[in-house]
Amino acid sequence: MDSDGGDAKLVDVARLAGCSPATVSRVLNGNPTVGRSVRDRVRQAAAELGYVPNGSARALRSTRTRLVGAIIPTLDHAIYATMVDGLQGRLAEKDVSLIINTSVYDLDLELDQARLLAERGAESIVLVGTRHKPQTLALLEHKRIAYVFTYTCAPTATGAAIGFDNEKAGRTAARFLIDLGHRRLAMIAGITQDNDRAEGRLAGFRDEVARSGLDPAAVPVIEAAYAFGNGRSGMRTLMTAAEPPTAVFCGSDILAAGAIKYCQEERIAVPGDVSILGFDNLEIAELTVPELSTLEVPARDMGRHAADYILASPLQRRHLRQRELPIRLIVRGSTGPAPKRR
Amino acid sequence: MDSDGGDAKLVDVARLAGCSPATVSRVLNGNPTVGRSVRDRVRQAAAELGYVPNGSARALRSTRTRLVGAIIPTLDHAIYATMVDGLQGRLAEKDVSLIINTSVYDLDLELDQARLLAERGAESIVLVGTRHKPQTLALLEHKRIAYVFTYTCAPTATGAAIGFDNEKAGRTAARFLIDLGHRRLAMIAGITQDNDRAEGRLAGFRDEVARSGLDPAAVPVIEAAYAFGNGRSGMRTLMTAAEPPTAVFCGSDILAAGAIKYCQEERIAVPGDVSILGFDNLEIAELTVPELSTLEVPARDMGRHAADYILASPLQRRHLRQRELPIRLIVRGSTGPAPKRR
DNA sequence: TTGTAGGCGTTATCAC
DNA sequence: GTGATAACGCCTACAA
Repeated sequence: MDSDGGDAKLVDVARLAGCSPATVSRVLNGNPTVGRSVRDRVRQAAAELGYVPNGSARALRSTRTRLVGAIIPTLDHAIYATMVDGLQGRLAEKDVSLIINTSVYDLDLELDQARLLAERGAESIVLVGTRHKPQTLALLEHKRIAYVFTYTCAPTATGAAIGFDNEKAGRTAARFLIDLGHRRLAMIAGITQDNDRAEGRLAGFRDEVARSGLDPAAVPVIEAAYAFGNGRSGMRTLMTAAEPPTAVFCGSDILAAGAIKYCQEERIAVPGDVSILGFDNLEIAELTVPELSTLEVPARDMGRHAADYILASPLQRRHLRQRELPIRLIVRGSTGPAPKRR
Repeated sequence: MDSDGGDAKLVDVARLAGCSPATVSRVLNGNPTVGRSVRDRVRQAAAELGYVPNGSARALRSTRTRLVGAIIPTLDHAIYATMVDGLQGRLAEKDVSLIINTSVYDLDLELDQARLLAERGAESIVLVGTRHKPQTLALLEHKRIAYVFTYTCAPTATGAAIGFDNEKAGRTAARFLIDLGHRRLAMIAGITQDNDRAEGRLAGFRDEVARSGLDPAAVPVIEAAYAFGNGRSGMRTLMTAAEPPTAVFCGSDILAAGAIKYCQEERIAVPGDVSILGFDNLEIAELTVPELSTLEVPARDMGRHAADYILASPLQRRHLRQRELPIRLIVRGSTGPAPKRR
């Protein structure tokens, strides 16, 4: 708190407390073998000098950085932002800092970022999905950095996975719509290239369609980046076709909201003429008119569980390596029985 | 790339390349005084060993960490997530890493986080708003860590500020509604305690009301955390009062969306019976029915400009220290002329 | 153009 | 219980 120099170091604290640097270090690290009176003097001295430990030096010497990295596609999508919020919150409780990087769905960029995180000494890294450059994972293995996949539940030999089964989710969506009597289905999916989550949902959806005796090839699929406007234009494409669908599954609530918007503008009744099913259960799902039926993704929980895995001891980790969180179907107003054939 | 040991160090690279550690260091740091052939050999050797520099050692020796911190209230609100996305994106271009912390609007927690960031060696810190514990700023000054306020444009003696004028925004909102003929105004504001942004908007709103000859004390104000449900319940409180307002300014689009939802449920016409004005211009502003009139906050730009400030040289910084970004009024369907008095 | 040597601030391993 | 002392991996004068 003084206005002296810039930064006091361990030695300065030692000098002021009248003891050796080693002892100061011990006090600061909670080593219980230090006498009460010395400990108090050290604490006092540290406070007086406004001493702040030098993390770099500490990390260099102890090889523990208490630093974790996360590489996510973007923070501009609530589903990732919320996951990170949960992750960071849990890590912060243990004084572990989180460096975050956005890859914009670019796997090459992701590799660069992983390298930088390795350089910074990240002890664990949180990744999204299973699809990554082999070199990225090789790097992490090589540097013995623990990694966790989220939004998926298929771990690799050395990595962990905390999330849900995207294929199963896709199947659940199809099943739900088919059970409502729909036969002309369609999907507005995310971009599936380099994105195993979007791909999984689509695959599961098609799979269940086929299992029901329908022709998956006859299911129109539009791929588009997760943006409101894309949901709207995607829906236009679908609904202006010769045989418009009676039910549309969207790979994200954002797309679904755009789809609903289009219907509203065109006075297409939802769910009277067409049912719309979303994915994520974002806050916006309650904002649309009608409210959006959707599949709930446990974003925050994924972040928290990922943090738990990271904070766990190597032994505990074995049990936490794979975790499939439930996805819930939430039925609101945007889905209903298939309209009677005209 | 080899399966050897764990991590090669500078010396190992030097040995393999047949030169001294100093030369390797020079190559890695882009020092041009190294001969082409040696440089190539070093690069080759580094790649072969899968060498990754140790950031801690580097930071310790050079006192440059290339680390920046950000402390924001939460990532669960798009307005902050987007700002951080912009900030991170710009910093990453220069290989600067961002550690993020969420304070949940708690200034004590913020101080702890600032301390941890100082320990980690953050060279700059991005904060939200002007209201902070004196100790927080004292710490940053003491450790000579540059800091930037966002969402405000009033810098301190040594800090920078990049954002907009919340009071002016509040005045703009009031002016707009009054000009539409409204006389019975109300506001659903964010929690103003420890939040200068929410407070500023409210103060500006009241100020303009008074300036127009209306009684600011007669303007009902409800404070609530930024959540959809709070907008709804706040609106209920306002509209079930003896003299319901004909125009409501909400401190965030989230609150406004909830307010619109309430009206829709109660068949209160928007803007026929009551106009609703939001704040932020989130994506959801286009989702409500009717679409939301709102004040646009340049979230992403704030992040980017903050990054520019941080990346600038001390000289350039002088010119970037204060930056007031424009807030735009976006008129959509949720606002209209005041209804005729019955 | 390249090599040598010392130290950045801390912690771990010894002694006492 | 506490104090010397030697690294941790890298950068940077300075020397050659």
